[in-house]
Amino acid sequence: MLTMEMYPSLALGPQRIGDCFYRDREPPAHMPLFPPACDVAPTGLPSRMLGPPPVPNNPANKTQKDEVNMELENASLWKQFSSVGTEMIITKKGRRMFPGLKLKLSGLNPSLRYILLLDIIPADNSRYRFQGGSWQPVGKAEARLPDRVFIHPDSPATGAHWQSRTISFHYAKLTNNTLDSQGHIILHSLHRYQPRVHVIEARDVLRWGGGQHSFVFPETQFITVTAYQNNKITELKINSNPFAKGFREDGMNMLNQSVIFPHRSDNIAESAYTSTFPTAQATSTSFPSVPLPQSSSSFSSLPVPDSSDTSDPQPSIPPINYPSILTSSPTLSSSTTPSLQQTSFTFPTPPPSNPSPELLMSSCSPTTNTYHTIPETISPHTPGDGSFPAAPSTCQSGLQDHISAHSLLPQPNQSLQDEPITNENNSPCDQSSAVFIYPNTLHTNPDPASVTAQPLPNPAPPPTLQCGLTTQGASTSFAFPSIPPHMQNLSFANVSPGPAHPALHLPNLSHQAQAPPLSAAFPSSSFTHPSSSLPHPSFQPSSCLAVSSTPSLPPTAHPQSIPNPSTSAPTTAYPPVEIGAIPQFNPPAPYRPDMVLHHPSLLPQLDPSCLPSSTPPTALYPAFPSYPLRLCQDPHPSLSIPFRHLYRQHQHGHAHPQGSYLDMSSRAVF
DNA sequence: TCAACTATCACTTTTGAAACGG
DNA sequence: ACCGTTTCAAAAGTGATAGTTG
Repeated sequence: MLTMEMYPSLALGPQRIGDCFYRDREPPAHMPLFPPACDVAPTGLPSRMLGPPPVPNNPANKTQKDEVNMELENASLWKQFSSVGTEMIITKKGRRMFPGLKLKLSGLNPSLRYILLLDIIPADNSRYRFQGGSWQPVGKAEARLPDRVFIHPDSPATGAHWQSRTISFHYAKLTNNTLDSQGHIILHSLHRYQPRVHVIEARDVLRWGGGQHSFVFPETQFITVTAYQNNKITELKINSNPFAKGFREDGMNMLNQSVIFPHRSDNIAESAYTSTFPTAQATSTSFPSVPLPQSSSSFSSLPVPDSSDTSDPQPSIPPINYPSILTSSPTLSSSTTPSLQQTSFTFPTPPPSNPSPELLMSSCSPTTNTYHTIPETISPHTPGDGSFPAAPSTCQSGLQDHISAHSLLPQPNQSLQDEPITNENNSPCDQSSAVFIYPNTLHTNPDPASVTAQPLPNPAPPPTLQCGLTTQGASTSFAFPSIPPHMQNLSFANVSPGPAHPALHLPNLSHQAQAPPLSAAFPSSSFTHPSSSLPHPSFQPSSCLAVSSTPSLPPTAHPQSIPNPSTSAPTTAYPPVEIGAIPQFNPPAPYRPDMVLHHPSLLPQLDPSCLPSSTPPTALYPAFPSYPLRLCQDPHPSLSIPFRHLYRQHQHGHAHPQGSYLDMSSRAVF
């Protein structure tokens, strides 16, 4: 079966159907939707963090790590919902998100593999109730539930793979069932959440690290409900979601179209509110992840959000009056800029003596390890350059076929069903977020033009690979019960937790490097962050710097790297922000991370002197607390990590068809 | 009593296998 | 036998609604 998934180069690029959604519509101006949830944010987040990046004198010094961008492709749809107050249904059996997260990535090394993760963290510490037409905080949030991370089913895939298509997380499901065994993301009802997307360089499944880029799109915040509270949201969902066509008054036509959507001629939600919202500028803004010269193509050619757009964010639809939790939160004028989370999530690297060269690939961590790209068989799933060695021939098992078959399956992210089809207007979906004012940051955020359009400084030295762990000594053993089948030839690095990570329970997996990668399929599952009564690690502003964890790459480290056309595309892309960069002004319910892949306290301190003097802003998105990405689970502690997936494979036989989850809890999933 | 939750319904889209023809 | 297209039924997703729960 020849598919574009296998050969992304056959894709139509930016003109693919999925890429065309809503490009003919401008995002509406926005009124504050959610309560500014963090008053202390401005103070908690170092202002230098948002400072404009220094303009490199020598463009040649720019490395790819400086260009990782993520664009919320259906940002305008999200903004429509956000302008009303996005509600997400959660059910016991799990409910998909609508709108879904449709993303475009650029700036990745085409030859390196990356894992994409989705997690959803509490946006604040309040429970909400819909009263008087608006959401009001009515009390303290429930204890935090086990955090699960949804692994994009394509993971790991090459940068070329991710960049060649729209990345959709529509398979992720939300549930309020705390005993969920399906690997869905467990959330509390009537709480406000913020999705995050993490791009993790993965040399192999057990050897993550080398770089992590986390992206937060504030407009994707939502309040979980078991039944819609706001009629406007219901209306929007019905008009936007193809599955809800049956509830439209006249089939494919919009409900109350003549009133609310006078210009609509189809069922595209994206255009639903165009008549009610001011039209945004057609141009979009790109926000590179890390230091990029202002003169770079991805930047200079991109218009800075017009301040006028932010001056009149009043939507036609009366905004919901959210309590002003974040009255002093910084204003983000160009709000689709994701809160940048970091890039400093690293893992221990294998010792130089790692005898498994076939597992190695181009590395970007010159200071800690060197990976070599070797010729290999190109996996159908990781098309492109063949930088990723296929499982050695010595690794023959009955599961091999399973893996291959899986790799040949059409990738789920090709499904676009969760988003309405674009209307007859074929103009590109407006990716611009320039006019979007994120509610939570509306008031005091610095000028987006100076904030988001400026690359963040990267004064941090090449990070050493480390396993970020909490200092609480929580259990840190973890497994990957739900690794997609094509991830099986990945192995853990020889983890050698140091004294700083006493709880790390990773066995020395160097033998994996010596032995062929296991090819057994990983049953999809989820990693769950176990709920805990222990307090959440306090946020440490010092670690909230936009420091890229992506190791510096020597120019030769990416022999196959190619220019990424998307970097110059006028789209709304955002630089990654450091995980934990968001101040924890409103401490969330306590939890006990079993393993913290990234922890602020472990991040290199940012030397203020390295920051540009012109650094203006104080914070981008202070609206939610810092939640490090935590990966951990050990459903079968008796098995060494490399074999647990075999155990699970034997039990279940098939990977979860809708993606994989990292379940940090002790519960077995799938 | 009421807010929140759950199961069920009708309707829709999606998906994949089977049928068909070249 | 192979390949591509079409057809169709099952699976899955959707909001609405009535009933249940605490």
